[in-house]
Amino acid sequence: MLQYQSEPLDLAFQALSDPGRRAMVERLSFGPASVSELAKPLPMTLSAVVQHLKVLEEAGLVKSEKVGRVRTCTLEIKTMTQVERWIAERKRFWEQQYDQLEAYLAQTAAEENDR
Amino acid sequence: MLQYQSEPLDLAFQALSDPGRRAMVERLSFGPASVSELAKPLPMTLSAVVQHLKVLEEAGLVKSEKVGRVRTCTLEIKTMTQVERWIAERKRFWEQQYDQLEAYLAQTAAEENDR
DNA sequence: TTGATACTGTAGCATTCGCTTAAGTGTTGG
DNA sequence: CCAACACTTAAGCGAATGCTACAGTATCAA
Repeated sequence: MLQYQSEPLDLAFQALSDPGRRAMVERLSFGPASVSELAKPLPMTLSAVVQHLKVLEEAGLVKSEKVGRVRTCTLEIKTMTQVERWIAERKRFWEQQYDQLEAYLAQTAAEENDR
Repeated sequence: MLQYQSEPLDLAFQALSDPGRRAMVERLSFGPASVSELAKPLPMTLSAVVQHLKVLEEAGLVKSEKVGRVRTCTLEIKTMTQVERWIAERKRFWEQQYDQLEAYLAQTAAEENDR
């Protein structure tokens, strides 16, 4: 199916849904790394890692630059933060519900005492 | 390829990568809803919505219970929190890097002043 | 210059995804 | 009872995904 416009969050969540790609992000959260450094712990060919890297770059989660024959990758904090913010925003509302539940329980308890 | 065990985060991120499913989660963050209530704003058949719901349930993001002919869905806060926590954990490390950069710049500026 | 290194790019393939259509099942209001 | 309602289930299809294998290209070290 043809995708008209993939919103940033679609791409970011999709990119983070693969354990290999999350492993790469975890590694990059400690600092920049080369492609083969990212590939070393992963049970797949270098080719596959490069393809995962492309997914991460297109999602805006990683940037990379080639110097000589080495491509150095770094985490794009801005996009990671946007993902975090989407969840935090939902949290704001479900916590509000929780507060209402708490208030209701407190109210019920108070009425219980009145009798 | 056969997947041996899909870790919870795989399923959660994968489930959240679809804009329709995120819309459903957004709706549920305000409180419980029936299947057709979730379907109403979405440009797809009820059948498709039910399939999306199944993905969300298998990811542990939503729970639902059927009473009479109505299935009522609620958000599973625990799983949402786990996703948030994974990002927060990465953040802990990239922010550490940022602190180091700040310290370095402060150091450089100090040396600049010394000359 | 030559061999190793560090990728890069493409073709192919099995699987999964997101959707629709179509044909159900179980509830409920009148 | 029976029609409307709220799903439920399965088949099928085109597109996307995650790999591997294989054949490059560019850089560096000796």
